[in-house]
Amino acid sequence: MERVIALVDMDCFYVQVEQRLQPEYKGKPCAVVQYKKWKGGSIIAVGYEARACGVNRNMWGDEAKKLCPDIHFFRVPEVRGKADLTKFRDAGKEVINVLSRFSNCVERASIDEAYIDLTEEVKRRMDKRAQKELLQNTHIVGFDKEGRLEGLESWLDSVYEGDDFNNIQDKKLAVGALISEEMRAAVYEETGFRCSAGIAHNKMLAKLSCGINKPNKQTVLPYGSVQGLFSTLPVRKIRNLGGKLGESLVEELNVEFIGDLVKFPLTELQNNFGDKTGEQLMKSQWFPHHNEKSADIGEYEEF
DNA sequence: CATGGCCTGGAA
DNA sequence: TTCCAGGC
Ligand SMILES: Nc1ccn([C@H]2C[C@H](O)[C@@H](COP(=O)(O)OP(=O)(O)OP(=O)(O)O)O2)c(=O)n1
Ligand SMILES: [Mg+2]
Ligand SMILES: [Mg+2]
Repeated sequence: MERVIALVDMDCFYVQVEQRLQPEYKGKPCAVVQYKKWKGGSIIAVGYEARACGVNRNMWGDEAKKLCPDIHFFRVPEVRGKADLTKFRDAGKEVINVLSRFSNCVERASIDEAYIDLTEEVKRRMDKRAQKELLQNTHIVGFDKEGRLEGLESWLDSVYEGDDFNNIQDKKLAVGALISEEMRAAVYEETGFRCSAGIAHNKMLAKLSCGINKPNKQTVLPYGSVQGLFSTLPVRKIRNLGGKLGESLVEELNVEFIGDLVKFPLTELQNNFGDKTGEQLMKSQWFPHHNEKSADIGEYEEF
């Protein structure tokens, strides 16, 4: 009996926080910088209009200005020479407060994202079919080749066709997506911030799918689409494999994609990367920190 | 100085 | 407890 987990991540969060304070900059290319003296300051967040010009984090303010002459920089306030992030933290709490109404199991994962265990709420709402009209911002991994709506329709139709185990799990995701649309609408209504979400059966997959359609969209990752996705997904895209460990996996095992890991027996993974790490790799249990207040600790088989 | 500041989890 | 890896 699979859980339904949503990961909500705010879009260009610090930029949105500043734009809410100064709405005249909404819709314009913006970035947030700290310390203006050296090369125009370092950029820590970039709005989507500025990303379209090629501006990214890890760029100096002066470089960004070359790519995007109209860009507006919001400056992080400094207190005794240090950047003061208080207003962003407070804004993050506002979002958590809204999300907390939708589940008693919400896990703050960073300043701008949280995992929400929707399993219980989904159970209560399984009697109603998820309608595509209520999933206007939802994409389904593996079903969007001919367009978002076409894919959504054909997925919903096939999911509600039968009642075997996989159909039932997918129905849970569909209902989870419905709740997630409501959650994201509530966040926007009550805070003015836009966000994206991923809906899947565990935290790692929810986090992964959230990033597939950004900004202001949400993405469902059914189990049936995981193999296809993993078969071309670079190892470093999985949370916690973005650094040296991921690099060493690629080199020592001569693999490129996360799906290639299924070929290796547990003992080989453990010999190369240690007992604990090998086991985590095997189970793909690369969940971020899970704390006590979260029931979101669990295994899932395969992969 | 030249991303920086800050957070969490696991190993040492 | 401190240090390092990984991440926002
Ligand atoms: N190296 C980093 C990464 C992020 N942040 C801050 C600024 C971001 O606004 C916020 C959230 O980080 P995200 O990775 O979620 O990025 P954004 O929210 O800015 O953009 P996206 O729309 O891609 O989520 O954390 C930071 O200070 N330093
Ligand atoms: Mg974000
Ligand atoms: Mg984030």
